Amino acid sequence: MPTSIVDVAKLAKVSISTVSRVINRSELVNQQTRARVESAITQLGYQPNAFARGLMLRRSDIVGLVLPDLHGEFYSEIIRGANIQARHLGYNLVVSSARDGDDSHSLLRAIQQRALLDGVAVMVSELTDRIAEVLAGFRLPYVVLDGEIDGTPHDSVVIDQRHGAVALMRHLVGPAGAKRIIFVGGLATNVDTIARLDAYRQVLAESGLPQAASDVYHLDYQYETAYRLAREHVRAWASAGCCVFAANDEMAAGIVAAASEAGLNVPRDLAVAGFDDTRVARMTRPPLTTVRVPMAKMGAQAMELLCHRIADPQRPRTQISLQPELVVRESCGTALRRAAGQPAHA
Amino acid sequence: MPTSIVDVAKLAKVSISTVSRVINRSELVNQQTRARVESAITQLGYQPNAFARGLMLRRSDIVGLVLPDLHGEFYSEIIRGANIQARHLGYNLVVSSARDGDDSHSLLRAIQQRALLDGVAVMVSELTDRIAEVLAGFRLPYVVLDGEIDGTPHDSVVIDQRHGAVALMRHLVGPAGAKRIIFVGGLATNVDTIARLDAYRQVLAESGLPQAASDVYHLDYQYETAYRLAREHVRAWASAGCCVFAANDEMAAGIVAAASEAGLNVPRDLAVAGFDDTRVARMTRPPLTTVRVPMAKMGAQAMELLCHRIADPQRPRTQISLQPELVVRESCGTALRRAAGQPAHA
DNA sequence: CAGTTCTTTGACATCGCTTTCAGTCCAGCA
DNA sequence: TGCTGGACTGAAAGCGATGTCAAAGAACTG
Repeated sequence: MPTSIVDVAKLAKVSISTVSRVINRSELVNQQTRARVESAITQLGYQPNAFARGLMLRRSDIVGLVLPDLHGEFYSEIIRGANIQARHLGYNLVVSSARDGDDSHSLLRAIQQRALLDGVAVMVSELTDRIAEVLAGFRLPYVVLDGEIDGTPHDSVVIDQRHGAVALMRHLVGPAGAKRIIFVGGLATNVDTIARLDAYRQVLAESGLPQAASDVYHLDYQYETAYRLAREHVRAWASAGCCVFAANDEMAAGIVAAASEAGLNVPRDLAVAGFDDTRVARMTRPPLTTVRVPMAKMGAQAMELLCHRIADPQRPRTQISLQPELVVRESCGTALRRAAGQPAHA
Repeated sequence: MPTSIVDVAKLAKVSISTVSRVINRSELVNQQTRARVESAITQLGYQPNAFARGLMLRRSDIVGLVLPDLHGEFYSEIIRGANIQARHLGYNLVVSSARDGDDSHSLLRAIQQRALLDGVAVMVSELTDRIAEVLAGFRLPYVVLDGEIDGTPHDSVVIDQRHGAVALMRHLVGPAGAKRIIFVGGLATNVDTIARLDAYRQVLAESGLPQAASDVYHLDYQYETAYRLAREHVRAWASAGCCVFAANDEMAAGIVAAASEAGLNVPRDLAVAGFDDTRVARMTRPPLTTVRVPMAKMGAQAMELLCHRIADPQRPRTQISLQPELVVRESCGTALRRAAGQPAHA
């Protein structure tokens, strides 16, 4: 029913080859013929069939971005960065997210079967064997976001979590003068949590601070959960001179809220640090000291890498590492010296 | 290079028709032949070419969801609902968002040109002529989300914004006992803002409260902006016995923060209501009285409608209206009687 | 046993496009 | 006048699937 290239050809009284040439801006078409064809195209409102085109060209100019989930500014920033870069490179971007739970592997499988995409950037939160397995046999060009997956080396762009977390921890033990630090993370299998916890332990070790297994909590990255946890412990933490290092801003915000409600002053009585520098970090009172993760940039870099891979499937795998940045706000005190008993900020 | 149906046919020593039959689970294939073909398929790791398939079938089983932006829980909830429903109906969902600004129209145009999708659900925040124009000439089945676009009637699922806003306003003038209400909205062209402002005016009128043009502010739905605005006015508002109706939770949170910092007690000194019931509503202290918008449901309904449209392009246009729900928390007082000078909550 | 039906299979047209490859036409040149 | 080459154009061969139709053989009927 929709108009095809032959309709255009008939109307313009040329062959389909010529129409095709006009569409693909080939230079070998006479000026007048071209005009005739173009007018026929607009007259019929013709648009090439993408399936037929893709069948010949073996590409769709569409790339995908697969995320474990879409909740949170974190992801939308990645998408934004990726989107802009993808268009810049001549691709259209589509986003898909695994439903609840870990069925990213089935989503990836579906994508691979459909194979209408030229390539895909995938981000996984939990590294399951099934995902690794799917990826290992993947036919489509792909890059991995923020997940160092061992075994097969992938094209990937990762955030140097350790670096950022170490900087934050050093800020805590240094300027903020923590005597003991509580770590509140996500699931123990979560790749981000693993990296941040690692840095936590390293800095504790290097600065001779106590390491107790009971100082490490594994929650779910949610405000509410952290809030409830903190409500129970916050007074104890404060009187023990603790700082809290939450693995994301939302949990940090929950902890700050619990502390405030318990009549504690943040940061004077309890310093709390977050991670990610999402919008909540500025919405919390006091604003959170946190680590800014270059999310938009990560998305953009992923697209760039992906396009290179698409262009040359044989090129060697590349790893890009992005540096996060410590953002000092007020939730851990500004140049606070707790030992001296000074107030947090004037 | 990748294996095609002929490779499978050769290996299994059958014709391509038979392979096709096996793939499409046609019943007319002999048990043994089927087994042979299936083994050939797995042996070669064969996967049908989606372009060729789409070319014949004229469908891809993929539907799209176009959003004006992806920031905010608002959108991710829609996506979640749409995603689940789409899969349920046998479709895969891809999401795309307009970049910054209002180039949804160009995105739509691109989608229409590619036309690899079976249909698309579009949500627009600002109703520009260009978008209406693109939609008017749209070839793909589509539904419109949360935007009553006049002129051509569309399949659409809308939130009955007025209804929710009226309920909230009545709560403000009734139980919360507001004498004067400040409206803080988004841009004056924003469809949501228009509906909410409308309800605001209606309830003011019906309850004989003062309507001053200077009580209406048009911001940008951001926390920061609302915070800055509130910092200037909050004391004046409080002493005038105002309530604030913010058109989304984030702005409401900013206003609450400004009020708290000015030493005001919310809700005793100033009641603040939000809209949307996003996560921030519960993260604010005190938690926000707001209006819950069934976002996930909206996404799901959109998918359902879209699938019906795809199945039957001739069916009459349908309008689905979803009812939002008033959520009373503490930011406007619980059964507060300001006239009696009672404290907000014990 | 001939005729009919059912089951199973393969040949081939088709979808709408891109891309050789082989003209056709005409100008330029010997 | 005949030849060469350049500028355009068209015919036709795929791309990789689906689906139609006919044929081959088995099974069933009278």
